[in-house]
Amino acid sequence: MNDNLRIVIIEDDEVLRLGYQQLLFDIDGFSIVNTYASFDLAKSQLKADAPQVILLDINMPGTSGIEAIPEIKKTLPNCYVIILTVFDSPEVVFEALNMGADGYLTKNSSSEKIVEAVKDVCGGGGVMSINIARIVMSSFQKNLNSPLTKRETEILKRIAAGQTKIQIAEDLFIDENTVRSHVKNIYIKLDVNSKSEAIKAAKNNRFI
Amino acid sequence: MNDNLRIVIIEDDEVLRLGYQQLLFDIDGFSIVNTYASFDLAKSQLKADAPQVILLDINMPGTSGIEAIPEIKKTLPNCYVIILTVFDSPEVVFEALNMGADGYLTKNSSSEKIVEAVKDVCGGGGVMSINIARIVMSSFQKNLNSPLTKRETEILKRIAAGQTKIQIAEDLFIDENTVRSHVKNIYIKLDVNSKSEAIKAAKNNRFI
DNA sequence: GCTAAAATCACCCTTTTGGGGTGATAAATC
DNA sequence: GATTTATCACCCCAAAAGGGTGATTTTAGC
Repeated sequence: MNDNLRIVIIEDDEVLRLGYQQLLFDIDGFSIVNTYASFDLAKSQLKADAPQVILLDINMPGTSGIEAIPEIKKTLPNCYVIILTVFDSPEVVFEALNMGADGYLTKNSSSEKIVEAVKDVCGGGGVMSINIARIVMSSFQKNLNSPLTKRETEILKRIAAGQTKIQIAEDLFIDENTVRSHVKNIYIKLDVNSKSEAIKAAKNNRFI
Repeated sequence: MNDNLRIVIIEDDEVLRLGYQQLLFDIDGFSIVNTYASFDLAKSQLKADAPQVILLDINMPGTSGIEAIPEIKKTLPNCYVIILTVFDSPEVVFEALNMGADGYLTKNSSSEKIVEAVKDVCGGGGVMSINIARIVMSSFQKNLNSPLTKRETEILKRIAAGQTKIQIAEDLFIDENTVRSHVKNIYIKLDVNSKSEAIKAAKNNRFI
């Protein structure tokens, strides 16, 4: 028994799995307690392994990495999960972050970056590689070419927040008819004819 | 005239301004075309300076860095803006990213990180330092102690997307009454009695 | 295997909201 | 000076929301 950082690797590609293992094995203070080819294989062992950090692939046979995250967190509430994957579509990244991943690295990350990430994450930090940061950031960037005016955008935001026209009118100190009028214009501009379509269109195009 | 990367620094603290200038001045391929103590001072010169990258402080006398971003983007649509600041509240980060910032670094970033960031951002990417990533990521973390069941969460998500109960029922292949029933339970659990309150409560607590 | 929670569906009821149509006016912006 | 934006008024009706009550069937936890 020592004070080494207990690490588990879950990755279906054997070459990568061995590669990561070797990489981290050489690091002072790290202990690779186990490696698995899938979460389904790891599942029953995790409690005994008691890792402090898990390196997790997304794309695996059986339970996906995304689905695995909440299960891991349930079993080991204090374990940090770092996603290591080639896939980096915005949806997957957000799903992973939503599920509680503590870090997100792409597989082209350098050895030093991975080691650094493991250390950082235990310091209570989040880590993400540059292309992931790019994805996250671009998702925040509003579309600057929105056809909607400021007022229309404001109103659509509130509609998306579930407010009724009356509530919106009260909040903005304008008449309900004014809101109604704005909504009509929004629908025309977005070429839709219902609330849900408008919200969808606006979110897809980052108008709100 | 050479092919160097044209950089402008806008930072009110003289020591930091000179520090950054010196740091980047020594880098091969970088040209510091100008430095300013505020955006208001820089404003009229920017077009002539024609920088490809601007290092921008948030907290400045006069126009804030946040307000400056859209103005910069308007004047120089192809110029990358990297925020360099000590302040890193989530609101400020989101505001900056929303305004179109291409990068966000905190001032404790190492020299190498800053240089790396300037290079990376010109590769079309976003850059953010680790503590910013942390903030961004934590804002994505769902509350794992949600009182809502999976189904309820699914339905509340769809309500927040503006779907009606009927649409939700169709999408989930269940009866409208079932949706209604779930909604009632959601309202009870969240202690609300309307759609907008439910969405608000759920978003505040990151249940969805 | 038992029990509690979750998910499913069926009715009742009334009020609110949504969306379509038409038109007008002041203010801001270009 | 013309266009856009923001404001408000009135018509209509179908759709949706929300409240109440109760029941059945899976699922999941112990």
